[in-house]
Amino acid sequence: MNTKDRILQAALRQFNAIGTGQATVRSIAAEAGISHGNLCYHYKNTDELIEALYLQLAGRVAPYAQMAFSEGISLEGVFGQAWQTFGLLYQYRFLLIDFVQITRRLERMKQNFQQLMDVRRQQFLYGFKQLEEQGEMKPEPLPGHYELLITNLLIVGNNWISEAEVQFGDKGDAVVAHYHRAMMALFVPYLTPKGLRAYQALTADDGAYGGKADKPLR
Amino acid sequence: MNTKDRILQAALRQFNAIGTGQATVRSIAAEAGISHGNLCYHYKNTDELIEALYLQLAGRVAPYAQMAFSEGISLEGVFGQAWQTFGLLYQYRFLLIDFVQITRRLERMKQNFQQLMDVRRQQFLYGFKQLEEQGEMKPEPLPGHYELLITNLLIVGNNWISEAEVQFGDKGDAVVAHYHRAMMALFVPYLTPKGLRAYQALTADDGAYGGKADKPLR
DNA sequence: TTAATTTTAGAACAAATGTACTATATTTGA
DNA sequence: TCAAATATAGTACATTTGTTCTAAAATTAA
Repeated sequence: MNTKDRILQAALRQFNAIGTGQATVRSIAAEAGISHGNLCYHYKNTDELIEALYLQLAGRVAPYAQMAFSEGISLEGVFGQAWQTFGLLYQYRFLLIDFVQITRRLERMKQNFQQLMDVRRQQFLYGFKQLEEQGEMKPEPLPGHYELLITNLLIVGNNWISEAEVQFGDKGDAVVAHYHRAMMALFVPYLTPKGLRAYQALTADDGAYGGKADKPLR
Repeated sequence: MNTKDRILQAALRQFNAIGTGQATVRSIAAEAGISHGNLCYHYKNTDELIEALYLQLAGRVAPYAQMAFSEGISLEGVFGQAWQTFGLLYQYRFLLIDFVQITRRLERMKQNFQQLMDVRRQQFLYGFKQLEEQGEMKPEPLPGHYELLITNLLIVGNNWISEAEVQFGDKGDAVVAHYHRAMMALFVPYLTPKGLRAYQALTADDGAYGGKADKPLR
């Protein structure tokens, strides 16, 4: 593997373990097994590493984000897309945990993210419409209600990892399953009987996303 | 005002403005108009300042937390308690924004917070039962569903400020109203017709928590 | 009043860190 | 093959920061 990749890998491990504020060019270079002079030759400073990893993650999430709310999406599709995305986000969890601090310095990342959230909002709205047409989701109970629901979905989607870090520490897959299950539950009261049957099948003990989520985490 | 209080005030302002990672004993002392030697005489380091402010916040939130889910609570009571708490959290927003980084160093705070979340969870469950008895809330649609809902409520309650910081920056009251409105909407699909009427009265343009939330924030 | 205590400012120092620079070593391409 | 380029290790330096120490100033209490 080439040096740039080894650096990124070491940076990712260390950012996740101790946060972007504690990791330095020297500590990351040590983890990668190279000199810090060499690291700075490839990446001027830690901010460049953060940005590179952000772009890496964005590139890996994009396919799922596209797929998620394409035409004819079903509740099962939403589950699957969220599951894949949750897994990826967890691999790059330092980005979500340190996001505010990072975007205070990297204005470009902040604006990129704001645009991304606007797109997500549209995708959610469109996805809801699709699910309604599939007969899995009901129309919104009050005017403008789905806008508010989406606000909550975005908060949960962006911050479950911070919550997990404080509540459970570094428990890997079990944590991902736990919060995926929780977020998906936000759909329940808006589902039609048909949608609810799909939900119950997916979350059943022998379903694709059931059972394993409920082991005690602490 | 005595020196200790002036220090805490300066620290709070600076933590909120630039984060706990950027503020130093020297910068805070400068903001308070004293020497850093003097600051260290009162508080050994920034961690002691963080802990002092955390305790200050905990003391100010406690009354609302108690009141929130006492016997015979109504939806209106829930709205009011959340409103008060949201306002207080916003004043100490650095704590929520930097919480993961902080608790990595201050194990005691982390454990205190974990216990607090356990209590909150019980309070929510009890509160739901109260609202059901008042005839404002329906029983859970699926077994264990309210546990999952509470997980989401806690994530939103603890992280709306981080989301606000990235999305809107420092917009004060308007931001608080915006996210309060969003979080309260999570109750909607579980409300009885009676509960829904209460909700609509509270969020009406001329209601206690209506209107003002919907000015554009960006 | 005056001695003890508390508070304050500032200096001093070591450790850490970002940044730049230098000198080899390695790889590439003609 | 061999010159040009790229990559690497290590050094050097200025800054920042936490921490400790000293001495002066202010306050307190007898």
